[in-house]
Formats: sequence, C-alpha cells, structure tokens
Amino acid sequence: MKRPTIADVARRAGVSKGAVSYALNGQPGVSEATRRRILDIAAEIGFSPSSAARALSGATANAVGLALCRPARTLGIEPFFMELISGVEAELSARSYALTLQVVADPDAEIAVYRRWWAERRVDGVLVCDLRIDDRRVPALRDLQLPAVVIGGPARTGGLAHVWSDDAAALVEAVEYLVALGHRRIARVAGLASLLHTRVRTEAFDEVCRQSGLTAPVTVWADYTGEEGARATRRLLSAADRPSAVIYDNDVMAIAGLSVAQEMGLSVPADLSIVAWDDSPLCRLVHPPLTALGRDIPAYGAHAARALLAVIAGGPATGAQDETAHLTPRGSTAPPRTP
Amino acid sequence: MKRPTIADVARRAGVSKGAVSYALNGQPGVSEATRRRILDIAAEIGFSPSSAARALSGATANAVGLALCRPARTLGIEPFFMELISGVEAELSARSYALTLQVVADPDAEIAVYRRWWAERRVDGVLVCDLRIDDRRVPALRDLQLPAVVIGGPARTGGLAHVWSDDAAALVEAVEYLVALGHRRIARVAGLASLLHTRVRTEAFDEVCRQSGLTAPVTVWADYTGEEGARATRRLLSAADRPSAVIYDNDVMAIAGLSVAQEMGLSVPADLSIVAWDDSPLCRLVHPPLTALGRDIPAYGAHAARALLAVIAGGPATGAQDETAHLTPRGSTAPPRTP
DNA sequence: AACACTGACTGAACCGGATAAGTCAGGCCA
DNA sequence: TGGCCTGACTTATCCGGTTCAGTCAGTGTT
Repeated sequence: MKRPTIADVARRAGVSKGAVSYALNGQPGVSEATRRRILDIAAEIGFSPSSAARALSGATANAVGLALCRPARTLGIEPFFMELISGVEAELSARSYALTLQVVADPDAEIAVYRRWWAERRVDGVLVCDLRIDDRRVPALRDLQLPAVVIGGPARTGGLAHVWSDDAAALVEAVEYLVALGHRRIARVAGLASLLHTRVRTEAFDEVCRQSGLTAPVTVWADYTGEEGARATRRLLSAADRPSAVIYDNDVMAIAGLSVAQEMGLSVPADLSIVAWDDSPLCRLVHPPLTALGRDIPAYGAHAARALLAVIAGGPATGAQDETAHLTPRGSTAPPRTP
Repeated sequence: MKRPTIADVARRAGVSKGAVSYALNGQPGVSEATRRRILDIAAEIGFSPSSAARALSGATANAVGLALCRPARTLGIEPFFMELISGVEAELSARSYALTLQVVADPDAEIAVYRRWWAERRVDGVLVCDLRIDDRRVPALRDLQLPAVVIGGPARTGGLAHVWSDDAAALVEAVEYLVALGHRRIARVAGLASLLHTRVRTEAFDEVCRQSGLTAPVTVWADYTGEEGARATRRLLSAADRPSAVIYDNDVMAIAGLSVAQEMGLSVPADLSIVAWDDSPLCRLVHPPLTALGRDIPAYGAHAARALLAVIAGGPATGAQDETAHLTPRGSTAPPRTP
C-alpha cells in the first residue's frame, strides 16, 4: 500500500499540486466546487500531508516537546506527570499536534535535548516542568528562541510564558485548617529543595506558622519517594515533641507516612493528622483516606498546552494563573487528642 | 539565531553538500581527513540534520509512536505505563529516536491515529499495548504495513512482532504459593475482560485451581480502578464462604482491597491474604506491604523498543519472551487462621 | 605512452509539500 | 472594442537533506 501524496490527489482531481494545497489549507485561489471535489478525493484515498514535507516548506513541525527530568522510579509512581500528559495530549490532538516525549537524566541533558530538537526542527515549542531556583534551562531556551511555556512560576521564568498555580495560598489554607482543628505543632515533609515550588511552599509555611503563632516551623527534606517520606516521618515522630500534624509535599510520601505512623502504633487521625499534596486517587485508596490539597491536573496540562500553542502562533509570552489547589478533608485529619 | 544547515557546514568546509552528507552518515566517498574536518565543523556550529528534510528524502522519520488507549484516570494512577514509557524512551534516545505519544479514546480512534501517522510519515513504527481478544488493530497495522511490535501475546498477534511475558506461569506460582500456605478458597479480582492477558490469566487460574483440587474458582471482574477493586472486594468478603486469599490483577485494586478488608474489620494477613499483580513501589508503601507479582517494567519497555527498531531495520517479525513475573512475598500473605 | 581503474569529490535530481509569480478566460465599464 | 479587473487556476521555486551519475586527478599496468 503506497502512501498517497498531494500529486495523487491532484492527478485524480485533474488539477495541479498547487490547487490541491490551496484547497486543503482553506486558502483562496480555488472555487468552492473544486475545493469540495478535492477534499472529497483526499478523504477517499486517505490522504494526509506528509508532516516532513510540510515542516520542510517552512511551515511548522506540528509537534511540541516535553522533556521529563526525574528518575524513572519517581516518574512512574507519581500520577502527576501522566495526568499532566493526558491533559496536554487532549489539547494537542484536538489541534492535530503531536507530542514528543523524552526522559532525561539531568537539566544539562535536557538543554542538550532542546538544542537538538531546535536544530532538527523537530518541535515547534516545548513545555518545561519542575522549574528550579536558578534554572539554566530558562536562558538556554531564550537564546534558542524556541517557543516555550514553563509549567510553574510565576517568578524566575525569565520572560518565558508560564502557567502557574498559587501553591502558597493552598499551603496557607491547609495550615489554617489544621490550626482551626486545634493543632499547634505542625511539621512538613518537603520535596526536592532545588525546585522552585518547594521554596515557595517553604516560605509560605514559615510565614503562616509565624503569623499563627505556632511553634517554630519544622521542615524535613525528602525526594518524593516513599522511602524518603517514610524516613522523614520516622524522624519527625521520634522527636521529643512530635508534631500532631504533618503536611507532605506529595501523595506518595503522605501514604508512606501514614504507614509509618501505623507501624509506630499511632492512630491516624487521633494521634497524627496527615495532609497530602496532590490529590490523586491514591489518597482515597488508603485507610483512612487522606485529606489532600488537590486540583485538576489534566486541566492544568491542557491550559499549558493552549498557552504554548498561543506562543507558537506568535502571541506574547504572558503568564497565566491556573486554579489554586483546594483542601479536601477526609479521614486523615481531626482535632488532636488533648495531651 | 539561525539554524545551521548542511549548506553552512559545506561552505565552511569548502566542499559540496553531498560530501558533508557522506561524511556525517559514515558513507564512503570522502577521505578520512575530510570527514574529520567536516565532523569538527558540524560539532562546532551545532549542526543537527533537520529531521523533516531527512524524512523527506526517503530516509526514516527517526520516531516511533505509542498510542495509549485507557481513560485518563486509570492512566495516571497505574505506574505501569509511565515505567514502560521510561524504558522505551531510554532505548530510543540512546539511538536518537524520538517517541511520539498519543492518548486515544478507543481502539477505532487508535487505528485512525495509526493511519494518520502512516500517511504523514510521522513515525517509522509503533508499539501496541493492551492486546484485545479480537483486536482490530492487528489487521489494520498489517494492511498499512506499518512496522509494529505488540506488547503482549504470544497468541493472536496476527503475524506482528511481539514481546510477551508468561502471565499464566506467574499466576500459577502465586496460586501454588497460597495453596502451600494452606489456602483453599482463593478468589481473583480480574481486570478488563476484553484484554487478552486477562483471559490468559483467567484460563490459567481456572486450570491451576482445578489441578490443585480447590473450590470452584471465583473471579470477579473490575476495571483496574480503586473504586471497582473496592467494590469487588466487598462483594467477595460479604459472601457466605468468603475467600481466605485474593489475587488482584493490578496493584491499585489490591490496595483498595486491603483498605476494604481493614474497614470490614478483617485483619490482613490473618483473616485475608492479598496478592497484587504489578509490583510497583505502591505495594511497599501500604501497611502491611503487599505480596506482589512483579517484574522489571522499564526493561520490558526497553525490550519492546529494541524489537521495534529491529523490525524497522527490516528484521523479521519475531516473538520474544520477556522475563516472567516472580512473586515477592511480603506482609500481606500468611497461612489462613484455622476456621 | 596509452590505458583502465580507483578514490575523492561535485552537480543535479529528487522527496512532498507551500507559496510567489505568472497565465488566461470572462465580466465590466467607458 | 479595447483596456482593466478579478477569480481560478498553473508553473516554478524553495525548504534541507540523500543519492545517483558524472568529473577529474592520480596511480598502476603493460
């Protein structure tokens, strides 16, 4: 089975290649009757223009790139990325854009990938995840002038378009809820310190703890894996004045923390309240179900994809705020048992 | 910043485009000294050949496609796909192939995507997941003569190359282990009935139950989500002669089942043993940790990617067996409490 | 010295589209 | 009736590679 080309369509319609091109792209230059005939023939022989030829003639590659820079083991277990991807994908495929995915080892490898994609004209733009404190990717992308949308921010995006969510506000909501329940000693198990949104959350946590007159905020660092989440929790719960509530930077660490609490003989939520960030179905799966800070991640991805397509179309590099995560109370939070 | 083309390299090297092409592709026709000089210049100005131009000249697109046909909510929560993707990716990027991903709603949409990819010459081949009982994708791909590797099988792959794992053997191992522990009433919560590997497991389950002289095998159908896994478990545990052990077709349903058992006041593993299929880190996160049938999923993906590249290179459409999942006993299985 | 032969390269065609520039028939108006 | 538009096309060029058919200098052969 030979792939049909524009010449095949032209021959069967009895017109030139140019006429077919005009007809297919909705350009003026062909009569309505001819356009219809050409479109019918194209549909009949199953013609889609070669993406390569189209890209070569100066048009776009009709593809966007997404490079993921996380170790395979955390990539798999966190639903976040797959949900993000499915949202991105929904938006892209509706506009018949393809998504090119690459898993990279570190930010430098990621920059190399961007550079290659750019030189190969493989993608029209990229989505950038996991913004870091001093992110070399930002100036690199600006130098390449490769259209990009940063998923994160709003600060330090260096003039790149971005889509962000107000993590500080969400964290404040969670802390204030715990305070209202009567908690005074609230700890936090944070994700990778090098990521910008971790810093945003940490600053918000310190600030809200001070304002609420809580004990000095305790933050333990981890890396989103269950192992580290468990270790961090053990450390927190072994301390002399252990916290009565812990906020985790992702759901996987929160579930690990729940397990540790149970293994140490503590009852959740009576002895320890737990709040997870990222409200995936995982949170509803465990017992008790976890109170979580959640939002619509596929919608976030779709939002970012739309923003990227706008930049590719030549729009300005603006920042757009997405929904703020909101707290869904479930069985893992309650007033602390009076000591 | 302008993208360097082959003509830029040629000009700086003082040779023709053709010579540069030969040099870059390791073809004969240039002297070793000239080849070195051309390679150096290419590296210096950061030249990578345009994938579009290369694809257009009859060469390959240097990309493979993966269409995922699962609802977004199960896609996100199951680590399987993301792990598979990261394995595929590792293999592809080592050979500087790109991965094009698309999420589709149903098998017909998936076929449409294959047809479009084929007509657009966007990919050189595809990986096919979730083989079904009567899978229309198989004849469709054969008609298109689009290089493909089915992840699954070994039956009903209709002459397409495939990479498979012996689910029947793994299931037998799990059942025999439970029998050795003393279990007589073993139930199973199965995944989507339309998937081929579900049928393979069901047949193996029926067979091994008969051979071991167990009570008539009970299989409840679900769809891999926590909700359905919980519902299926409730049904099983509410029956008059409830099982003393349950095998789940994925980890998410197993975790949901664990929660249901605890919520119904049953102790795991004393009152109920649980075995999960797919040993993701999730299984180690809950309490007690789940006994699971696991294998190296990234390696599976890498294996499939290698097979696909071999088919693209013109190799025969063979079948290759991947590692069989093996049982890792953890805290969720034990001898049944004597009734 | 005439010849074939090889290695190292050049020139041009080609892939399949997009698009600027050119052609040509027909309608309109003076 | 001739000139001028306009619409509906066609023709030709270009994008950036690959590849095939030369070209040509240098080498070896007899």
